[in-house]
Amino acid sequence: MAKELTSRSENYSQWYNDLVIKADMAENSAVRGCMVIKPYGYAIWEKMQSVLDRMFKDTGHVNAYFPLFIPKSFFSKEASHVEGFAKECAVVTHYRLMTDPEGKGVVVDPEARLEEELIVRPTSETIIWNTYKNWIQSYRDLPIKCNQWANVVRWEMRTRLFLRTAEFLWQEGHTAHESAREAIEETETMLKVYADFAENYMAMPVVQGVKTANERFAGALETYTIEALMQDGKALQSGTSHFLGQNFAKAFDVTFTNNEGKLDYVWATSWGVSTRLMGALIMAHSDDNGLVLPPKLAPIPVVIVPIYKTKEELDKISVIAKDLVAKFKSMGIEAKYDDNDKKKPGWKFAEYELKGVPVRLAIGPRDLENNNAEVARRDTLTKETVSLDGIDQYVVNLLNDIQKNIFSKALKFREESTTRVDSFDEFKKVLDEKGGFILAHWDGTSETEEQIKAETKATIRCIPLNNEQEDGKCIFSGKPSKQRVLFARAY
RNA sequence: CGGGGUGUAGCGCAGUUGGUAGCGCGCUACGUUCGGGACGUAGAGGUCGCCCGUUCGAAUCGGGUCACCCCGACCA
Repeated sequence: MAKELTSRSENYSQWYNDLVIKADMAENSAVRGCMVIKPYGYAIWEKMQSVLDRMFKDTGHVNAYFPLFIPKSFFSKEASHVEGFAKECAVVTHYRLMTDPEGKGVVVDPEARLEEELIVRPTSETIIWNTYKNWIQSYRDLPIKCNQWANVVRWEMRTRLFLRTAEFLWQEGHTAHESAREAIEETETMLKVYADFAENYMAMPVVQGVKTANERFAGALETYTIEALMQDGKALQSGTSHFLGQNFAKAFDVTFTNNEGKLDYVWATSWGVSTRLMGALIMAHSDDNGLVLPPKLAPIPVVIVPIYKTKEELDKISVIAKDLVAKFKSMGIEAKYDDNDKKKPGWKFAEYELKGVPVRLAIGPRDLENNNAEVARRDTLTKETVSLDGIDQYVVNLLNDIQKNIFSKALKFREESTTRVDSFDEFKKVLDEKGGFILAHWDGTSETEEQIKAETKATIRCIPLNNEQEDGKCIFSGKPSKQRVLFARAY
């Protein structure tokens, strides 16, 4: 009997301890704050990766790979960037070990000290711009639109499974442009790509917007973000796209000759999403029975479970099941036929629910007689009996329905969890009693934002794009305001 | 780095006033089962995180140390 699962009521660790680890997604590693992603969890990441990679290519990007190690001196070139990252870097100081002359084991060879320390990349702006310097001379060399799939390390004081691990997998796009306008366009395009991915693949509604100065990426002029709401009422920054201006070009002296023959600094963007998206996916949709995966990202969209007593029954079912698997395959759906003899049907049902498999077909003796299958859907946990004739098309339609249903469920939840408030008392009350997003007026100053954060732990998640303009008064200072911004307590 | 908590079988946990370790799940074998995580019988599995101390005797008491988790500061 599975341990009773708790979900949206508790804190995030409950989600992971009860749902994720049991669902074979990840477990703690031997290394501080790092994460082991087991095969099933990694299969989800691979799905995400392949969709995103396609989207990047469709928007004119190419993949490249840059070094893991960054010379320390690179970091001192962009002042605000180093301030943002210096406190959380892993530093390589030596390149050799030796047997301990004093005893057992190995020690760092003091003779093998590096002349210049190497930083394990926390993000790759510096090493990439150091490289771009050599790639760019003329406006004819622009734009450069590279993406890198890589791991990065940030030595956070406190880590959280999936949401903030010391090492994480991500993609980082780095582009170079001849004009500010073109770079801003790129920044916005990539934000749209992320929003599209979140909503149409992850089935997770997001608010697109720009960050306030306080929350901006270290070294950026503008940070765009997609913000999602988790079922426990906390917000999660799920992807960011930065307009870097000419900051990195100036820091790394990357200039080009424009078509008027004049020298100018290159304009830059960077954008990234990480394995944090897996955390978002889990916390946005899971229920007390385990994961709920959107069909478009489920490693196993359809599973077929045979129910039988005898070898003869199994053989008959297998013929039908294998035929179905082939039919699904021809329609682009990877169905799994689980004829594992060592597990019983009830066990399999529970297991695939835990793993979030969207559609489960069960075929038993009863179905053999009537030419049926039992079709169960994960999102609603409902079952019905369907004729085997045309079941392939039925399942295709069902998968589409599930994809849509998961999204609308999450959207409905977000709408119900978004509150407009006009006073600070109300603001605090909603935060404590209801959680979720809060739309409120803000006077636009960092001081107010910081004080609200200090008193309530809520931050401005973003200023939504195409935000409705409306006269009002800042809930904290009472000063005039032109628009409401999006507040929430966040991960 | 501050505050709190936990380290005992693969996992989750119990362990009384100190007396030499147990439960559930899982695992192995056999049988009956198989349409919602089956049941019976018989088994296997632990230097009680590590070190030092107190004691005739320590999972239990004292000191230290390490690791992990939670709450803060920091952050994708």
